Amino acid sequence: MNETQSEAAPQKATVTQRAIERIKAMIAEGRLEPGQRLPTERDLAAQLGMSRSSMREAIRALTVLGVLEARHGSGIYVTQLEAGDLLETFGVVADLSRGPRLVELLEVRRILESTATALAAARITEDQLAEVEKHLTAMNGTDDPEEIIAHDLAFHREIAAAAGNETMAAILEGLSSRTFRARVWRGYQEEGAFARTRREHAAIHRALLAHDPEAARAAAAAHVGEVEQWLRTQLSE
Amino acid sequence: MNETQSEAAPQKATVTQRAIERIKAMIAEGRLEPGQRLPTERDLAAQLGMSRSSMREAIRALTVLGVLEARHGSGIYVTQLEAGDLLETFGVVADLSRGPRLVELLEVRRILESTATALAAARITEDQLAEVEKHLTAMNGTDDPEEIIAHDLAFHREIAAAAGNETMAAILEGLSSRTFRARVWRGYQEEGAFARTRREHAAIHRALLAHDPEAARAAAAAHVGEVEQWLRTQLSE
DNA sequence: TGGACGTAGTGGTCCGACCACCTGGCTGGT
DNA sequence: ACCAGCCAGGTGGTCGGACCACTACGTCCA
Repeated sequence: MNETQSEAAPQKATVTQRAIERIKAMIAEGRLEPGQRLPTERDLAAQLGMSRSSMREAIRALTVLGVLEARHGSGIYVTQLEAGDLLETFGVVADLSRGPRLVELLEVRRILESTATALAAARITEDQLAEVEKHLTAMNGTDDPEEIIAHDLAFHREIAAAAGNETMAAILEGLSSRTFRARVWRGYQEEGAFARTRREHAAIHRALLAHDPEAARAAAAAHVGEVEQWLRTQLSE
Repeated sequence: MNETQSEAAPQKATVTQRAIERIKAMIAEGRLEPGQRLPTERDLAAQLGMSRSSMREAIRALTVLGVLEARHGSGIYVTQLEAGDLLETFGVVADLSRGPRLVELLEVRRILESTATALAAARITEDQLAEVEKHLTAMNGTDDPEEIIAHDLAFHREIAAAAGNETMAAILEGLSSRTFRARVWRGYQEEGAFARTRREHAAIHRALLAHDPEAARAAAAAHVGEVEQWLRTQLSE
């Protein structure tokens, strides 16, 4: 339709790449709202003058990025574009990182997690606090490593949610993806670090209960910092 | 080849999704090293028992995620899997976010940027400091908004690099993507905020020069916080 | 010896067909 | 008049094949 004001470099090498940019632009400009349904693959391909195959690759890419959602038999829709949708790919980074980068990721997590926990201490409600405690006791009441990790994840997730910044919570979620944590914890727990983890979690909970942001920040930073230091020494061997 | 130990839930709905998981797994398990070349699309499709079309969609998705790199006429290669490669998609989040989420993103940036600047104050070398100063003076010596934004970006990028955490630098890079910053600054600068920005940048530079982490942290937090507050009031209207 | 050429092989694009699934309307009964 | 069930059209998902654009590398000629 409006091919008038084409950008400086519209020829993004491949046809598919161009399609990705075009669709992204439509969303950025507000021509496509969250939740809205797109034309069919066949129509979209025709509109941009390309084959359905190339258009499908573009759609698939945007689907993986969490921008679009394809429902078999129904159509293609724009996601709600919430932090969780778009930052899901963040988990891929954690899963594929190793060595020194794992330490860097933990460093980022330490910074964000300590701040999030501090914010949570100031803002957390009674209901949210109860939820946190639920996972805390559940974590201490089992020996199954899988279950412990699951409750540990939920423990920190509830805290991040209570901080009131969905974007931050989504990033932390990615930095704590299941496979990422499982890899690190395998060795960490072998050194009898479980008792220490319990103490650290208790300290965090205490700070939340007292609505003490500074104590919460310190406790969370120490908690993540412990794992970080352990991993650092592991790598230097 | 080894179809023996198939995972618990290998049927990820679509064939393409399965291919994505398989390739990701190969990399995570170390069967594919960074920089290594993959089999051809045709061979890969045959190995996983699917059509080339479906395999291409999987490859395209991983390409967009920064995990793979396709070179026309040559082959498909695993990227170096560095922070910059994988976190490039982070910019998409910033570009497609608006309203309250923009404030959340700035909040995350404030937290990370202040810490990064503090780290930089402690670690920055003479050469890096000279580079920072170069962009600082260049920024103050022009009236072209485009150029100002470019040097502002470079200013913060150099600082993030001096902090010594590539992952953090890559995230901050995404949080400061060109389009993101351009959108916010358009209105911000109209209110004569340029003089204030200059002062804040000077304060950051002074802290770096003095190798004073705490001063650097405060200056950076205030700098980002100003924009954050401005955006917050904009939204409440 | 070295550069130009050519060729085999790779990713990029397109097409057409068919399958799997969802949706909404129609049909038939109550 | 109502509702349950069926059914057909439309949609995304998959497939196979063909051709193009480009690269890499070996070959041949000057």
